[in-house]
Amino acid sequence: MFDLHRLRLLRELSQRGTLAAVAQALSYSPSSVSQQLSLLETEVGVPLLEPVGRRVKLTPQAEILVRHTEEVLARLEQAESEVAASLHEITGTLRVATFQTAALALIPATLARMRDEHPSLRIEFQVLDPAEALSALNARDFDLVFVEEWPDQPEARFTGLEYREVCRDPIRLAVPRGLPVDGIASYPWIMEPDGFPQRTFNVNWCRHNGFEPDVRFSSTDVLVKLRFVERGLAVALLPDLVWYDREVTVDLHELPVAQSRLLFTAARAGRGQHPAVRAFRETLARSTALLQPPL
Amino acid sequence: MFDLHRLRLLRELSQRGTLAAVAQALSYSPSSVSQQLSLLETEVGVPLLEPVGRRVKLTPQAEILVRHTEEVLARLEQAESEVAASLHEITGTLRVATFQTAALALIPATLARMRDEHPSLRIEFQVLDPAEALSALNARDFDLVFVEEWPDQPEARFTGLEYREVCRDPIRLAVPRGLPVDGIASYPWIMEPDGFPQRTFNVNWCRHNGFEPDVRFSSTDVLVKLRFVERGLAVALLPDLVWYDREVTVDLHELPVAQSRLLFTAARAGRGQHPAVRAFRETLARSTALLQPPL
DNA sequence: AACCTCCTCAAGACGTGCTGAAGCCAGCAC
DNA sequence: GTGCTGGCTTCAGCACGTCTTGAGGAGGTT
Repeated sequence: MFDLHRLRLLRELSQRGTLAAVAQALSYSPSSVSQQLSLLETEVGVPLLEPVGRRVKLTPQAEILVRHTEEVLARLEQAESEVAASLHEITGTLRVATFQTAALALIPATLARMRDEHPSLRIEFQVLDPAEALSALNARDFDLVFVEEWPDQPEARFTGLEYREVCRDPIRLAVPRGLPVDGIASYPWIMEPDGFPQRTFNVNWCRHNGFEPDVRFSSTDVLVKLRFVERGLAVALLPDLVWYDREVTVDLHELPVAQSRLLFTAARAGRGQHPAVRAFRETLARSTALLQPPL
Repeated sequence: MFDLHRLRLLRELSQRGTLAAVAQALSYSPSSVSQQLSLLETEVGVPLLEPVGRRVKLTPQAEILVRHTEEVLARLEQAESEVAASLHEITGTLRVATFQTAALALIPATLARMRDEHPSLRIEFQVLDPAEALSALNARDFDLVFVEEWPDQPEARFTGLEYREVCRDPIRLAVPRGLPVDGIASYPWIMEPDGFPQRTFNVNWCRHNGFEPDVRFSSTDVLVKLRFVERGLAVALLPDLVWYDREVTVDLHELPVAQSRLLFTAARAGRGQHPAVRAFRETLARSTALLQPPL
C-alpha cells in the first residue's frame, strides 16, 4: 500500500511542474519533497521521475498513480463532507478566500447572514488574487474560494477542483466627471501592475480600440483606482461590483462591445457537498441576486 | 484530510469487532490502536467509538468513514495493479497461502508453471487454514489465498475482498480395504480437532446418517488421516483432491447424498487485476482442469 | 563565462507513533 | 459476594521516520 502523503506530493508535482513549486505550495523544503518522492519510487519499485533539463518529468507509471490519487483524495473529501452532513448543525471552521471587489461588496453581507443562520460555524476569510487563491485552495489552505476571471485571461484550472459559476460582472469605462469619452486615448490610465490578468485585459482592450494606453499609475487596489478617477487623474476600466452600495462618483460608459468578468467559486472535488460549503455558496448566491447595475 | 492509516484501523475494527483483534491482525499493540483511533476521533471532531460492555461500537459517523475507506483502499490496490500491468514483465513478489490438500496437490504444479512462465516473479507460499488465510489476506499479509469451504460451514467473508470460485471437490467416505460400509457407525473415526469446520461437517454428517461417531483420533493433517485409514485404524471423510497424483490405497464410497467442498481464491478488492494475481489464478485454473476423479 | 534555478545528498533535530506496564471496568464462574 | 479473565485506556519512555539546513552538481540563461 503506497503512502498517501507521498502520492499527494506526486500529484502536486504533476500539477505544479517543479519540486520547488510543490515545496512552496505545501510549505515544505524542496529537499523534503525530493526525499519523499524518491522513497515513493522505491516503494513502488518503478521509476516515477526522470530528469528533463533541470526539472523532472513524470513517467507513465507516475501518471497512473496521479490519476488514482485524484480519485482517492476526492473520496476522502467526500467522506469528510458526509460526516459533516450527518450532523444536525453546521459546525467547525470554513476557510474562504476572495478577490478584493467581492470582499468589499458581497462578502460582508454574506458573512453576516452566515453568522446569523449558522452561529456554530466559524468562518475564516482572506483577500487573495484568483491565481493564488486557486493554488492555495488546491494546497488545502482554504475550503472555498471565490474568484474572478477576466475576458480571455483564463485562470489555471486545477484538476481536482469543482467550479461553479456565480454570475458575470459587466465592465465599464470610468472617466472623471465631464471628461469627453473620445479623450481616453490620450488620457493617463490606472491599471493593475504588469503581469496581472486585469492589466493584460486592459491593455489588450485599448489596443483593440486603436490606441496604446498611457499607463501612468498602477495599483491592485480598486479603491485607489476609483479615487484616481474621481479626482480626474486617470481613466480606468471598472467592474460594476465596485458600485455595490456606493454612490457613482464618476462618468460610466458602456463598452462598445459589452465585456464582463466571470465570477465563480471553487472547492476541492468531493468537498462541494460539505454542508458548510453548500451553505456558503447558497448564501453568496442570495447576496448576488440583489445586485443591480449602477445608476 | 483524515489520516489513511488511522482510517484503516477503523475499518479493521469494524470488521474484527475489538481493538485487540485489530492489533493482533496488524501486529500492533492494543494500546497503539487505541491511541491512533482516539487521535482519529479528535481529527474528525466527532465521536467514532462508544463503549458497549467491555467492547466498543462504531458510531454512524464511523460507519460512513469505513464505507469510504473501503473504496479508498480498493482504489489504491487498483493503482498498484495498474502500475504493475503497465510494465512488460511480471516482477516483484506474490505472497500466496493455501490449505493443505491444495498445497500437496495443485500448488507444486502451479508454482512450477509460474516459475517457467514468469521467471522474474518471486512467489512466497505458506500453508494456512482458510479462516486464518482470509484474515491474513485482509491484513495484507498475503496477496492471494486459495481456500476451501465445507458444506454448511461458510468462512467469514470479509468485505473488501474479491472472491472467485475455482472448483468443487467431491467428498467421499474412506474406509480400510475390505471393511463393510455399514460398519462405520461403530468404527473409530479420525477427524480434525474440535472447532474446525471440517470437524463440524464430519460430525453433522454422521448424525444426519443416524449415529454419533466415535472420534478417537484427530489431526489437521490429511496425510495422517489417510495413513490411519490405510492401516485399518479408522474411517474418514476425505476430499478427492487427496488422491491427486496418488494411488488409491483404501476403499472409497460415494456419499448417499453427494457432498463437496467449495474451493475458491480471494484477493483484496482492486488487486484482482494485478498481473501477478491474474497469472496465478489462470495457472491454477489450468492445473485444476487436469483433475480427475480417483479410480 | 558567470549566474541562477532546480534537484539531490548528508547530517542533525524534532516529532510522531510505537511498546510495555499499570489501572479500570464489565462479564462470568464459583 | 469474590475472584478471574478479557478488553480498553492512560502514561512514560524509546525508536524510528520525516523534516530542515547547508553543501554540491547539473542545466539553462544572459
